[in-house]
Amino acid sequence: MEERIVFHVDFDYFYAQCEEIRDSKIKGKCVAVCIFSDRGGDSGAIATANYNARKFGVKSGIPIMLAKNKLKEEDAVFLPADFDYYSDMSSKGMEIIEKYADVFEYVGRDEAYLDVTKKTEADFHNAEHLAQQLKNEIRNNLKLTCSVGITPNKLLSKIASDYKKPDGLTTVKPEQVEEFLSPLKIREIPGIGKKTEDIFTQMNVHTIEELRRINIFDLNKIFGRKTGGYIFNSAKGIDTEIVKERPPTIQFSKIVTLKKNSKELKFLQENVMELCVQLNIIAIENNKMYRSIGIQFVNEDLSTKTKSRMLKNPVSNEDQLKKVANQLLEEALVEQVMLVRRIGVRISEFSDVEGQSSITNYF
DNA sequence: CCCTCGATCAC
DNA sequence: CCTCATATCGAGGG
Repeated sequence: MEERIVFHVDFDYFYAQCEEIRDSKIKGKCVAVCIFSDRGGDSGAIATANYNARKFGVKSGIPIMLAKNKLKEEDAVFLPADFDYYSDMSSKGMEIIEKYADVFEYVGRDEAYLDVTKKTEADFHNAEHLAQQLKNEIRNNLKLTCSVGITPNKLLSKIASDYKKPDGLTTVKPEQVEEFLSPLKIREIPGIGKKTEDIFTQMNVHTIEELRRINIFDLNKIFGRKTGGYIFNSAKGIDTEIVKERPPTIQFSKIVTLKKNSKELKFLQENVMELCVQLNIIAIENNKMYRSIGIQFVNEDLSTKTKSRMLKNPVSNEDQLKKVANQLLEEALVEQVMLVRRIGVRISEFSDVEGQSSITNYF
């Protein structure tokens, strides 16, 4: 049997909505959830904003300073992100959602895919009913609203859940796929971001209908075989990816914004060492050994430099991590001309630690 | 085939 | 004015 019914469930303006739920007094105001960097003051970025704030151009990713400026005339609150609280809300929500699925795929704190083909007997009418029940249960239990896309695949459901927000429910049946996609901006396709959009703008391609007219050879030439094929199929609403449990994470990383821009070895070392400590703890908590270690610079101008090294054998050891990270740091600094704004460390190429006790004890 | 690195996306 | 974390792709060099 070919035909599937897939949900994409997306909690609306999630972090900001969580804050509204915690303190209903701020509902009706502009709410911006902030990630403050270690620089102090208002250095940092907006994680999420509610719809009141979005009306004034405040959205995720923009600098906090800029957001404050945009909202200076408004009744606005700027709250520090409280990820523990959001994770807790997320767990409670996911626990409810999961029950509605034949197959459940957790994507992130605020989104999930559900294959509901069996549950709905592949009937879209049944599916809409099921989705409404899901939304009701989430709202009644958590006071949380979400938007749902109901379509034959993950790609379309992701686009559909975004189509009407907040508190939306959008169904696209197989025979409606073309008319649904045609007028949409290409940016609506997940994976098409700013850069890709710019390229298409130069080619005078703005809507998905226009995108559909580009042949696959040209797409492959511009974007490579994989991405070209992905864009080509996406324009037609074709996506064969199945809903399945996510495989475990394959890398961990930590990055900080430095107190001051610098390229001084000693100062950068101190920061890298601290990141190593934290990362190794994460590795141990997850029972992982790692074989690849990398560092990352984000320069003054926000350009990025990475340097990584594969080890002979996997390790899970703080001193080893520090030693290699430090080597990489020294090597990277040799050719470094710009000052560094942010610095990060990454571990990957995991293997599982067997047994109860940490293997580090044996070295 | 394996490794390194930059780029892109998007949370 | 610019957070933080992860995944993926493609190029280039062994």
